Amino acid sequence: MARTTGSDGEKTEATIREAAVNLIARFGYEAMSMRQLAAEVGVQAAALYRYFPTKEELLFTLMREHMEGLTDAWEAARPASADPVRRLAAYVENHIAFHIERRHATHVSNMELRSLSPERLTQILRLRTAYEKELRAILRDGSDAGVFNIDDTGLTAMALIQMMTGVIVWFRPGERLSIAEVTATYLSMTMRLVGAGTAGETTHDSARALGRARDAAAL
Amino acid sequence: MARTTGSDGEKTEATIREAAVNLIARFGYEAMSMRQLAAEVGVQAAALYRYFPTKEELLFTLMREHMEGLTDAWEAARPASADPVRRLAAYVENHIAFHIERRHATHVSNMELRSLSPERLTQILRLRTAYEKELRAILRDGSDAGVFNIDDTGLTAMALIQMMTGVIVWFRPGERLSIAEVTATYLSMTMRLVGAGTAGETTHDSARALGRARDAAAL
DNA sequence: GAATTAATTGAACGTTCGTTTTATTATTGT
DNA sequence: ACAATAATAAAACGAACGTTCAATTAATTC
Repeated sequence: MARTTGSDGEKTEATIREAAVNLIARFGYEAMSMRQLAAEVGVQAAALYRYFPTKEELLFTLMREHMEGLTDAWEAARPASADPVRRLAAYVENHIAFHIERRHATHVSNMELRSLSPERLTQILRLRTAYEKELRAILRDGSDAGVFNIDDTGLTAMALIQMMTGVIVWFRPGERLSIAEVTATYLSMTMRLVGAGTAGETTHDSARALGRARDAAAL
Repeated sequence: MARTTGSDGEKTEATIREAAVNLIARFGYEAMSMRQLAAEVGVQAAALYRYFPTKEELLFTLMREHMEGLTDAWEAARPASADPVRRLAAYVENHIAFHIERRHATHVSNMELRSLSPERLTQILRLRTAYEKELRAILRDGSDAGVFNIDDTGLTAMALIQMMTGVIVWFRPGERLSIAEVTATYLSMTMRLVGAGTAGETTHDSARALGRARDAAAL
């Protein structure tokens, strides 16, 4: 046999991407074989090489598009307001929503960096650093303006990102908590962590968000 | 050749453990070959099998001993006091100190769980869950006693653990911050996160810790 | 409907993997 | 010194790996 009836390059490539993200997230990049991936797609291993020249290039493509997606999502969600509290809230909400919705891809992008060649690793880390820089800027602005109370901006940014991204480790959709509830609670924890609770407005905002979350969960 | 002059089983096993932790942390379990490990130890691959029956058993041993070490460290550090603030402070300090000192082993225990067989995975997760349960109990006690202000105990515990363990991702000994400074800052962030800042005692304690840290860093 | 292009198969290549077996040498106990 | 044992080397095993190549068929173009 050769070309199969109904075969379509675009569809096959999309299927490969999807299957690869799931398999790598579950078994790891090194543990996933090209034959295993091909079987999941419903194709012979050789067919994969029509779409991705090497296994590592496939991994890199998945990672790069995930990171670009994260940056794009933040640029779309970034508020026009200069208020650090509003900006931080938007950052947290966008970060958690994006990562929960793409748990598998996030797992891949975070855990398989060591399988990239040095040049490709640099590219991915550049994207990641640029994204984290946004958070540091928000924290610095808020700290300078006196609305945040932060010991160390860089350290706090790392702590917040680790805390938020950690959601994907334990969160399972449809279990005890809804996405909105998780987001509201993380927002509240974030605001307390950066010392933004004293003004009153923040507490008000996060309480409102929690209220909305509980309402949404009750539907 | 066969047995080499000066060869000693105990020393060889210790060398294997140490080299394995470093190699797995750097390249990943699947990517590290038994030949690569043997070369690092200065021995032939077959010699490894005198100490560990399979590659997976080696991984499991490293993980189990790391988790048992964490539990033991906490039992030694756990304060007699029933005060939730003191207990939480001890938990944070022990957790961060332990993880920073064993960055590579922590990396292995956190990232290579999927390479374990189901039974061995269950064993490791049991140890981990027992350790995390301690934190949840502290948060619950503090919440019940009214000294903490927490939305969701389970969620807060996961957030704190992710935040603290995340230190190993970016911390490099001898760089900008000392271990004591990092610990002090994380302690302060933790107390604010759980809403323990209002009483005054906590602020006082973390300020003292920060002072000690700054002093230590100045040496 | 013939020519061209797109998509895939099946088989094979050389390499590396975890592991086993057997032989050989150093050390220890008597 | 001599037996017993501990520690390693050297070579080999079959299996699986990523990847390539030639052949083959479906879809598209003219």
